[in-house]
Amino acid sequence: MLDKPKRDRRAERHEATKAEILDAAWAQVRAEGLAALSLRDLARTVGMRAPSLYSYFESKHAIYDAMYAQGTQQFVDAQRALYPLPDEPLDALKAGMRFFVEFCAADAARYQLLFQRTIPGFEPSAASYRIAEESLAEVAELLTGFGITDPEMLDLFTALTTGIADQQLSNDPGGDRWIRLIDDAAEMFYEHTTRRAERHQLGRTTR
Amino acid sequence: MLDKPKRDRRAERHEATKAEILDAAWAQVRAEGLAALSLRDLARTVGMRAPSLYSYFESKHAIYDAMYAQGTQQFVDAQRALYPLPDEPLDALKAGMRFFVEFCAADAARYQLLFQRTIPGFEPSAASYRIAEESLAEVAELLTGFGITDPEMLDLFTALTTGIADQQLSNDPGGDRWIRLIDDAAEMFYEHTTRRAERHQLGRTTR
DNA sequence: GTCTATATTTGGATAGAC
DNA sequence: GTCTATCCAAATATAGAC
Repeated sequence: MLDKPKRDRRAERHEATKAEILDAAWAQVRAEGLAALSLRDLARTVGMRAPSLYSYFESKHAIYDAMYAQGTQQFVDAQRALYPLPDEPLDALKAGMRFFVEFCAADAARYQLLFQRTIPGFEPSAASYRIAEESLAEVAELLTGFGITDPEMLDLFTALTTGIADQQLSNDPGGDRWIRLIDDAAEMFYEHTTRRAERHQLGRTTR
Repeated sequence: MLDKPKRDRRAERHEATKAEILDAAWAQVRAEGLAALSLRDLARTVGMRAPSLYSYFESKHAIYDAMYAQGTQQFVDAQRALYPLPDEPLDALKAGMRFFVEFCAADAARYQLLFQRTIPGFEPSAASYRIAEESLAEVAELLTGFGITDPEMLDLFTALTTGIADQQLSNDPGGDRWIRLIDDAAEMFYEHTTRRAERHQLGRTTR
């Protein structure tokens, strides 16, 4: 029988190289645009020729998919760092919005890959997509915890939040022109939903 | 002296062919994605070979630029059709939001070209860009007419509106899941800004 | 104005030697 | 695992005949 070592040094090295390739890929899309990822250039950056990349990823889409998985993982991790949330619902809402907008604003290429899907023909693998879905479901739970249960209000909230992120990225990249509006936007939304809920409550009791 | 005809039939035909090419280009980007415009395919569609396109447009970017100009013109025209606006500010606000969201939702490729700029290396020509800027300035005037003069409120309004358009296009293309929220969103924004203005008014008089 | 022919570049991907 | 060599396809663009 062969002695099986506890660590597979070859596998470790393989994973390390994959990570290195992905790092270089992120750098390239940040510099040249998400759609401008080129296997030739990518290989050169990490000191290889293009065909060697195929020892690590079976296709260009597989690289995008791995990047997508990394991005969603970063989202999940950053989201976890949000807790514990402030007790005050409004403060928690502000924190949630701020988290999302700043996460988006921090990396335009990542935002495009995760939330905009402008790569022709790219669909994240089912496994990657599921993680992203679960993570967004957590946002819904967050709102539910504040008594915001109306699905339309959830849609309104996502529209408001992505709108701020989108305008920040499109019209003031690197700045804070829309980030500064987050607290005000959260107050606007919160007041609206609570008023709405009261109205509905009232409508029910008077009937 | 040569007799100069009043109409230049050759020029007319040239413009007609240009228009035909642009129509085919729109069809192609709607079907395949904005970035997937191919001169070969485009030429085939209009019954030419690729090099013949260069008699009408000096480059691929020139085609994108002409499309950009058409898109902004469509925006301006549609905007003009909005008038006269309802007297009631809230109703006018709703009409303005609805106009913008529906204009965006009507054509994802156009939205991407005009407002998202995902074509690597493409910048609209100065002339085209100026038209777009003027048109958006009109939106600002619209709000100013309602007493919404705070530039931050204008930014909040654009964020809310583009957010609705973006979510509609990203998550329910062809549907109306976010379009249905427009009136509610306008009310939310309107109440927020009027309350805010009152507060500021109050703060000034009590000082 | 349109064509053929071609230049040139670039892209992703594969075969097979080492 | 990495390389060279190559394939294949597609892209934009130009030259020059007709």
